[in-house]
This record gives sequence, structure tokens and C-alpha cells, in this order.
Amino acid sequence: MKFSKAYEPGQYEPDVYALWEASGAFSPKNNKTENNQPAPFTIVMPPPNANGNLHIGHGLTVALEDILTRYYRLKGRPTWYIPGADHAGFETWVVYERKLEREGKSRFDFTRDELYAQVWDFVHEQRGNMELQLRALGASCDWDNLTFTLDPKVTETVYKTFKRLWDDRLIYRGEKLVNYCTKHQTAFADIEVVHKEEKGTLWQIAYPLTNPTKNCQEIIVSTTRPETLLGDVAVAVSPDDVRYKNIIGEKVKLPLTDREIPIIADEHADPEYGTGAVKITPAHDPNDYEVALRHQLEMITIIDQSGKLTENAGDAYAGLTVSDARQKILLDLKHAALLRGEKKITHSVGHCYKCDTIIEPLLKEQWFVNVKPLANRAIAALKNNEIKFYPASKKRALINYLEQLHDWNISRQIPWGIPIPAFQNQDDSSDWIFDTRVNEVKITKNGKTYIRDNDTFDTWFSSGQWPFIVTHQQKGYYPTSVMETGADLLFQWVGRMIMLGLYVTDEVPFREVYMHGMVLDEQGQKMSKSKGNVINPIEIAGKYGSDALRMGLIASRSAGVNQAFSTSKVIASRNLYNKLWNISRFIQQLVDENPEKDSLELTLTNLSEDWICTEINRANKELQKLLDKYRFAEASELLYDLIWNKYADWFLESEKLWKNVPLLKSTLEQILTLLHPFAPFVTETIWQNLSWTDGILITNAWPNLYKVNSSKAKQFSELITIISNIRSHYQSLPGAGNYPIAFHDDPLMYQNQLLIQHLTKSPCVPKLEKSEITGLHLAIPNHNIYLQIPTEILTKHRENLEQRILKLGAEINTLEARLRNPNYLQKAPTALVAETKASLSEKETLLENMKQELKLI
RNA sequence: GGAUCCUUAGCUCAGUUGGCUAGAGCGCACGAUUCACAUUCGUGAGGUCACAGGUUCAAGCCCUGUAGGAUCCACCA
Repeated sequence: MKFSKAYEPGQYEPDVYALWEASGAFSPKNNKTENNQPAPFTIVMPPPNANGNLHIGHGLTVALEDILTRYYRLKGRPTWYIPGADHAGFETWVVYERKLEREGKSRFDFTRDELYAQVWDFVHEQRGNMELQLRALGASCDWDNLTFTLDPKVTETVYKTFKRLWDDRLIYRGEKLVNYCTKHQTAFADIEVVHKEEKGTLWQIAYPLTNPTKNCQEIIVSTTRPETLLGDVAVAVSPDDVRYKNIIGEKVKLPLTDREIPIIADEHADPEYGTGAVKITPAHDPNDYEVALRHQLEMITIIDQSGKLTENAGDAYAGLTVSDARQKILLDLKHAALLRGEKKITHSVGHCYKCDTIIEPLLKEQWFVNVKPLANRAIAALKNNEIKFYPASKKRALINYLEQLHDWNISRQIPWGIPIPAFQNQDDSSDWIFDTRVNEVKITKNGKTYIRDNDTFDTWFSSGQWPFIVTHQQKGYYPTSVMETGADLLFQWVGRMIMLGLYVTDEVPFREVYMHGMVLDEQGQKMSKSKGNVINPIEIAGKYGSDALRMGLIASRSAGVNQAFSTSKVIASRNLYNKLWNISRFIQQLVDENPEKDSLELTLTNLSEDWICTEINRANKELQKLLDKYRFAEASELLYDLIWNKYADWFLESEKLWKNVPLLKSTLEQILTLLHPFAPFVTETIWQNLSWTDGILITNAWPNLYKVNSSKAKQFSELITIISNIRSHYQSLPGAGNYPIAFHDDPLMYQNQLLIQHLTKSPCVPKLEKSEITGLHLAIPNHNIYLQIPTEILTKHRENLEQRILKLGAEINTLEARLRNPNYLQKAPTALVAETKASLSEKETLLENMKQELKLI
């Protein structure tokens, strides 16, 4: 294959991916095995929605996870990156129900099994898109082990866990107040409810006492939801509230009804708030529910699952929607002269995170997990540092969350999900049994007939078991090495995986957690379909290359922080890869043109060669340190600098003279390997294009360090300083032209004249005697270098020089001040003090040189 | 009500146990020209590190407070 002039990603990426996939490199078993088999690296992909398309957040996820996977694969560890596809229970259900609506149908036209089959087909029509997109992003995951969240092995494990929880009495069936969306007709876990600050009204309503006294005829309660008074069962006051002390135990007449309800004492009532008296509606308010439990009060449901008032509300109100009922009740209260005032307030109201409908707390029988024991174990593991978090602050946040977690409602009233394997005795509603025959509506057992619970599991109940499901708890691969996911999933997913992982496997499901922030749009706004600012990762990858997208996404991004997407970073990355492409093209050309050098042994003969090998070594070591700490952005910067500013600008420019073919080949191989995790496609494409490379880069070995002569490397650094200094003078001096470079008594300059001439494009003029030289003396310590510049031009240079002398003087002052400070000398590390002294003397020499330079002018 | 994060160059952001003259990309200015690369090469300008105190020999980094921005949690009638 011939190198084209520019890198055209789209032309190579699909083929390269196919090459990897066919090679078996994605499977952990196919990695090199040595005598001392290193520990496996396992990472589980957060399963993307099976019937959706990937968004930019997936782009970031895949970038981070695949960098780790490829890095550890190169390091020789058996790596296992496990992909998944999510049935995305509620998400998909919402989409499907919308489709039904458009077709003029509703969920109530079908049985659960029919609906399940329909959604299954619907999902499988779309399925495959996201898997192709993962390939386009370069995810080197083990496709043979792709798991769909409704696969039999998933449900089997989930049922086993459910049974175990059941047997351990950690699952219970309970009638509790649940968060209910009346539009979607399903319950939610607390965490799925979105609370928003809203303006509302606090009404004051008078409840007349049945036995009024002179001092007290009525009690006034405050509420934001007057319609619920129809379900009131008591009025609570604080036990310490002197205003009401005498009437505790009395009764009031519930307005608009003929019921009488007691006045009770409960500390839920805050004497400071409103009138200090609060109406108790256990069936429709979480606090009131708690109060009712404490006082064994009746719970009257007056709102049904569709958000309308029930018969319990009385003939006048039954059938009305909540908001209609509120209007009517307010009107009726006014007529009854019981409305005592209103106040505008802001309060927090729960909404459905999907349709924004106000969440109605309803009394429903559901399955609950008693989370306390699970959470306590998770908390203990976290406190015991069994899991390391990046960023570290997330650990504490998770502990706080777990410490105040309420029992977890895992029942969902939607057909698309894993059916709950529980059946109820048709003759005894308290008799529930566990059975996995969920395909049958009715089963018999021990001569009794049982009816299936039609609910499905909360998706997080099964997702919470994901790591041990997909790894099958294989030794060495479970616990997984790291869990990488979005910071928004800390509680609902990461927390649950830890709880269920510990419960089922007795081990934490992962050793480390890396959480990325959100990818915002270029203006720093959250992306959303409605705003129309969504960036499609596949589009960007198509335009600039998958590698450029990857590097662009991780650049300047740190753990847990939300950050704007930046096209300029993607372009910068694309440019780097084009640069690398041309570096490779150039080296291939040198290899082709110098066949006689090809078989030579690898030796370092020039200063630049020791220097670049030192730099590559440094990058190699530094890269490992950074990736150990998940510092992706810094790692990418390091590689950018190595390849462009060091390898291309200095080493390759020098090699135009030396053409050390074996070294060019070796260094290029090393650089391609180091970069491969960050830019898999371009590095592999180059690898395949080079004439001398074998096999595939993806399973290459991580490079060993070069043996280098560090003093030679240091000398080349000095040359860089000298050459940069000379170039800078050429630019700043008035009048174009590169002036001859004269020097005396300067071995480094003598020995590297050719290189200096090449890199400065000006002639070197070695002199034997200092007296022979005229011109501008460069202010470089330990060197005697002069630019032979005509005197009239020199004078114009004076001003510039004076400024630099002043600046240097100031720097010397600060150093001197530091060294005069006895405390510094005493308390700072000796190495640091020595360094400061060395630096000072260097600067002083430099200053001397510059002063001389000034004198000459 | 509680908690967390952010504020560093014109823009987007790095800056890990405090330690030389605070970095990168983009943008900007100036110069180069077809010899691997214009998706190029060279040179440069640009920063009271939000503000005010404190700890320290030494603070962008640690502590306290203030201001502005963002997010999360929570049952406030």
C-alpha cells in the first residue's frame, strides 16, 4: 500500500476495525500468555440503549474505556472489555407508547405479553445501529460476549438474586406510598423523581371543632393541596404547642364532608410553620403517611392511578381531575366561609423525569427491597477503601446517599422489562409465592391457583447486577478492574452495583470507579433535542476521523467535571495525526532510499539520537504514571508534545542529515505503540502501511526503554537552546537575513557545525582567536558564540537587550533574596537550596554575558 | 435546608503529596515558501491565578470569609 499525501481517516477506519475483529484481539484469551501471566484487566461497558443511537457522551465513554483497554492490552495483560445492549425499560417504553398513541392505540388494548412481544420486535428492528457506531468509535470490545439486558442469562441471575433476597426477607410486598406518574401509569424510585422549585399557594382552611369552646371554635390548617382534604384523617399539632394543648384529642368537622377527624399531637407539625396545625392525608403525602403509621390512622385514597378523584372523595368530586377538584373545593370552601387566607410561596414539587407530569404520591402495593442491610455493607466497604474513586469526592457523596436511603421500590407497571417472578394466591391475597413461570398468567402449585404479578423490575435492579452477570464471576476477571461511567449515575447505578455486588458475590464489583462529567455544547450549555444543540459523534468522526474525535473529547477534561465540546481540539488532534502520517511517510521514504543502511545494527551515533530516545523513554514512563491515575488529558498532551514538538521538529529535522534508518524505524514503532490507545485507527493504518512491520499493532508489546547516554542527550538540549536563540535573533533583528555564526573555544559548536547550519540555514565560521571575532555575542552561559551582524543593525538591537537585562536582574534579585533568608536555608530541602544556588550562578553568568554583549554594541 | 464542584491568557481548559521564570490547544501578530506535511515551518505578544484575610522559609494549590456561576441531595405542610 502506498502512503497518500494526507491522512484520510474514512478511507481506512472500517478496514482496520475489521482486521482487529477478525484477528481475535478483542478476546481476553487471545492475548499473549507468558509464564508470569499478569492480572487481567476487565472493564464493563455501561450498556447503551439497544434501539438508540450513540450520543456524544457515549463518544467520551468509549474513548476513556478503550484507551484503558488498549493500553493494558499492549502492556500484555489479558484484557476484557465487555459490551452490552440495554433494553432501557422505561425509556424504550415511553418511545413505544408514543408510537402507539400516534397509531390511535393504547396499552390497554393489549395484554402484557402482547405488548412485550411488540416492543421486542420494535427494538430488534433498530438493533445493530448502536453496535455499528461503537465499532466506528473504535471500541475494542469482546463482541462474542455482548450481553443484552433481557438475555436469559440476565433474567436467570436476576431471579436468583430476587429469590435470595426474598428468602433473606429483604424483599417484601407492601402497601406504601409510591411516586406515581399518572400519565405513564407507573411507579418510580425516589431517585427517578425530579424535584423543582415552583411557585405555589399556601391556603389557610378552617376546620370547625365539633365541641367549640369560647376560646376556640376552629383550628386553621395550612396546605398547598386543598383537594386532598377529602382524604384527611386527622389534624396534627406539635405536642409542645401551647396554643393547641387543650384541644388535643378533640375532634373537628372535616369541611365539605360529614366526617369527623381527631386532633392529634405529632412532632411532624412545626409550630413555626403556618398556623402550626397540619392536616393529615396519609394516602397522598409521604409525611402524613409516616404520621398515620405512628398513630395507626386509616388511609383514605381519594386520587386514583389516572390522576382523578375516586368515589371516596364523595359524589360531588369523584371523577374530577386533581386540578379541577382543587378549583371546585376552593370555591366550595369560600361559600362555606372556611377559607381563611392564602399566601404565595415557593416549594419543591416532584415531577416525572420523562414527561414532567407532577408526581402523585399514591398508596400502592409494590415490591420493596429493604436496603438498610445492603447499604450498610456498601458503606462499610467504601469506608474501608475497597473502592477507589476518581474524582475522590464521589465516594463521600455516595456514602451520604447510602446513609439516608429509603427502601427501594422495584415494581414498575410497564410491560417492557424483566417480569417479576411472583404469583399471588387467587383465594388469599396475602399468599405470594416465588415462581419463574412468568410466561403463564395463572399457575397451580400445591393444588392452589396463583395469579401472576404483572409488574416488571425497575431496570436498575437488573443493571445493578451487571458486573457479575456479564463476567460470570470468573476468577481473575471479577471483581472488574474499573467502572467507568457518567457522574450522573453515581447513586442510581454505581451505588446499586456495589450493594448488590456485595450481597450476591461477597466482593465489591469493581476496584476503582472513574466518573466523567457531561459533554456540553460549545457554549457550555447542556445538550438537548429540544434546544437543537446536540452534537452527533458519528458525524464528527466521519468528518475528522474517529481518532481525532477521541483525542478531542479527552483533551482538557478532568474527572467528574462537565465540560464544553471543542471542535478546535478535534481539529488540533486531526492535524497531529496528519503530522504523524507524514512523519511515517517520510521515514518510509528514507527507508526505501537507503537500502544499504537497513540491515545495520541499531546504534545511537548522534546527539539528537540520544536525546530523542531519552525523551521517548521519559514519555513512556510518564504515560504509565498518568494512565494509572486516569489523567487522560495530560497523557494526550504529553504525546502531542513528544510527536510534534520533539520528534518531528528536532529529531526528524536532524535525521535529514544522518538518516539512521534502524533508529528511525525503531523510534517510529515506539511512538506508534505509545499513541495507539489514543489513536487506534491511524496508528494501525500506518503500521499496516509500513514496509517492515509485522502483524498488527493492537497486540504489539509495550516498548522497552532505550539505553541512552544522558550526557549526550543533555548536549543536544543545549544545542536546542542555542539554535532557538539564534533563530530568535534572526527574527527580532531588523533586516532580513541569516547572519554567519562565529565561535571560538566551543567544542559543542565545532562538533555540530553541520547540524547548526542545517537548522539555522546560515553558515558557521569557526575562529581560533577571540580577537578575530566581531558581532553580537550571544548571551548563552558556557558558550562563545557570535552572530556576525553589521554594526548599524546592532545598535537597533540594543533596546531589546536592555529590556532583557532588566528582567533577568529582577529574577536574580528574587533568588538572592530567597538565599539571604536564613529560614529558607534552614527549612527548605537541601536539594532545593542547591538548585536555587546553581540557578542563581547560571543567571549571574548569563547577566554578565548580556552585559558584555551590550558593551560590544 | 444540606452537600459538592467551578472562578487561571482573547476563547476552552490543564496545573496530582505547597518548591525555579504558572502551561496547552485554538485565536492573534510578525516572518518563511513548494526539500514528509499549508491539516506546514520559524519567531513572538498576551496572566494582579475571582476578591479579602490567614498558615508557611515558600501559596494558583492548604485554612477562614466574601462575591459570582453550576450541579446534586432532601418528605418541608
